[in-house]
Amino acid sequence: MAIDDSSTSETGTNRARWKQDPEGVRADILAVALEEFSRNGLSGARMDDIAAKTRTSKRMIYYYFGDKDGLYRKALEAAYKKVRTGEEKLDLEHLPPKEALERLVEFTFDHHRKNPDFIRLVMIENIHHGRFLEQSDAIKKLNAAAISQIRNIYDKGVRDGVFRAGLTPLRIHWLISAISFFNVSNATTFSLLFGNELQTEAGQVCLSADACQTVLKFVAKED
Amino acid sequence: MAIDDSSTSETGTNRARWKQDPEGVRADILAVALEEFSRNGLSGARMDDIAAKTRTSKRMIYYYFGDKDGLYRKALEAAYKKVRTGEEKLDLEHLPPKEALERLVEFTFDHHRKNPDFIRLVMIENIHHGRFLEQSDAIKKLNAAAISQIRNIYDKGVRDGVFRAGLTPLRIHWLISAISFFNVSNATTFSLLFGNELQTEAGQVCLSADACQTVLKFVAKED
DNA sequence: CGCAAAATGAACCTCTCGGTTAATTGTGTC
DNA sequence: GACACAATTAACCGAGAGGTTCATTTTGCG
Repeated sequence: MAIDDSSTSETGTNRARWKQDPEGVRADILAVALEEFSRNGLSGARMDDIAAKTRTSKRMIYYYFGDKDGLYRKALEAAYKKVRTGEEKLDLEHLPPKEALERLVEFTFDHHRKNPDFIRLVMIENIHHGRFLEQSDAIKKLNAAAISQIRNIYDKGVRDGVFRAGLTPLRIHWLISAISFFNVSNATTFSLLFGNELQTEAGQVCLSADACQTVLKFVAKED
Repeated sequence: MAIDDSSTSETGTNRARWKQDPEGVRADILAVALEEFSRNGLSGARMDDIAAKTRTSKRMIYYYFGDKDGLYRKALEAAYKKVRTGEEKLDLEHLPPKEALERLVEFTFDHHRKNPDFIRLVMIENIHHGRFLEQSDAIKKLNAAAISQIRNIYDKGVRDGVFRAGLTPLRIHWLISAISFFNVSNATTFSLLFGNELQTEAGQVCLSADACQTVLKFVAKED
C-alpha cells in the first residue's frame, strides 16, 4: 500500500462515498426479505434464497439481524412503516363528512391493492397468531391514528345529521378494512372458484365503487 | 338382523370391527393434518408432529397419502367438503327476499366463525397462490351452488321491487364473503392493533348485525 | 502509521425434517 | 393350514436449511 491517493482528507461524515455501506446493505436485505417472506411465508422462505437475491452475503444477514425470526420481525416492521407513512398524505378534515368518508374508502381500497406484499405479510402474521406483531410496540402506535381519523369524520357527520348515531369508529374501520383487505388477500382462491371477472381492471373499478356505496349506506342516516 | 359378534362370514363389509381399520386411520390422519396445517401453515407443519398426534405412525401417512403435498391436498379437500355439506341445510327459497338474504348473511357469518380451521386453510392456500385448490376440480364444483342460491334470492327481490337492479350475484356473494371471512382471518392482528372488543361475544353479535345491515342496505332499493 | 472496531467473504457445521427400507403382523380366500 | 395381499412397525437416511467460525478488509481516530 505505497500509493496513498487519499487527497479526500475532508473530515466530513460523508458516508455516502464509502465503499462500505451498512445502511444500504441493511435496506437491501430488508427489501429482499419482505419479498421472500411475502411470497413464501415465514417457514417457507429460505435464508439462502434471500441471501442470493441480496447484493451481499448470508453472513451479513446474520450479522445485522441475528436470526431468521429477527429478520422477519424487522421486515414486518419496515412493511408497516412504509404502508402507514404512505397513508398520511390524505387530509380529509376539510371535506364534508360524506365526501371525506368516500374518499377514505376509495383510498384504502386502492392502497391495499397497491401493496399486496404488505397484505400477504399480515396474512402470514395472522397464520402465526400475531406472534411477531405482538412483540412490536412500534407498530401498534401507528394504528391509533387510523381510528381517530374516522372518529373525526363520523362525529362531524352525526352532528351534521348525515350519518346515523350509534355506530363506533372501530366498526366503521373494521368494515372498510374487511372489504379492502379481502379483495387482495383472497383474490387467488376467489378467482379460482368463481372466475376472475372481479379481478380485471373493470371488475376492480366496480368493486371500488361498491365498497364506497357499501360503507356510505351503512353509516347513512335513514330517513 | 343376526347378532354379529362372531359371524363375520358376511364378506368383509363390516370393517369397523376389524382390528385393522384403514378407513379410520385415514380419517384420523386427515383430522390431525387439518389441524396441524391450519395451525402452522404448509411448510410450517411438521410431518413428525402430525404423526405423533395420530393414533398411527409416520409411515402410514406416506402409505396412504404419498407425500406432504398429497396429505395437504387431501386435507384441503376434506375441509371443503365438510364445510360445504354443513351449508346445505338452509332452505331459503320459500322466504321473502329480504329475510332470505338476511338469514344467509347471518348464517355465513356464523358459519365462518365456527370453522376457523377451514378459514385458515383458505388463507394458507392464498399464500401459496392457490397451487393446490387449482388442482382440485372436486372443490370447484361445490361453489357454483352458492352463487345460484344468491341469484334466486336477488332476482326475486328485484321482481318484488325490494332490491335495486344492476347488481350481480357474484358481487353480493363477494361482499358477504369479505365480511364473514375477514372477521375470522384477521381477528388476531385486528385485536392486537385495535383491542379485542369486537372479538368478545357481544362484539361478535354486534358485527353479525352490522353484516346483515351492510348487505341489506347495499342491495336495498333506494327510494 | 498503528491500532481498534466495524464490515465482509468463503467455507464449514450440525441438526432438522421429509421421505424410505426392510421386515412383521393381520385378514380374507381356497 | 397355506397363500396372497393389505396394513403396520421401527429403524434409518440424506439433502437441505439455519446458523457459525475464522480470517480479512475497510474505516475512524490518535
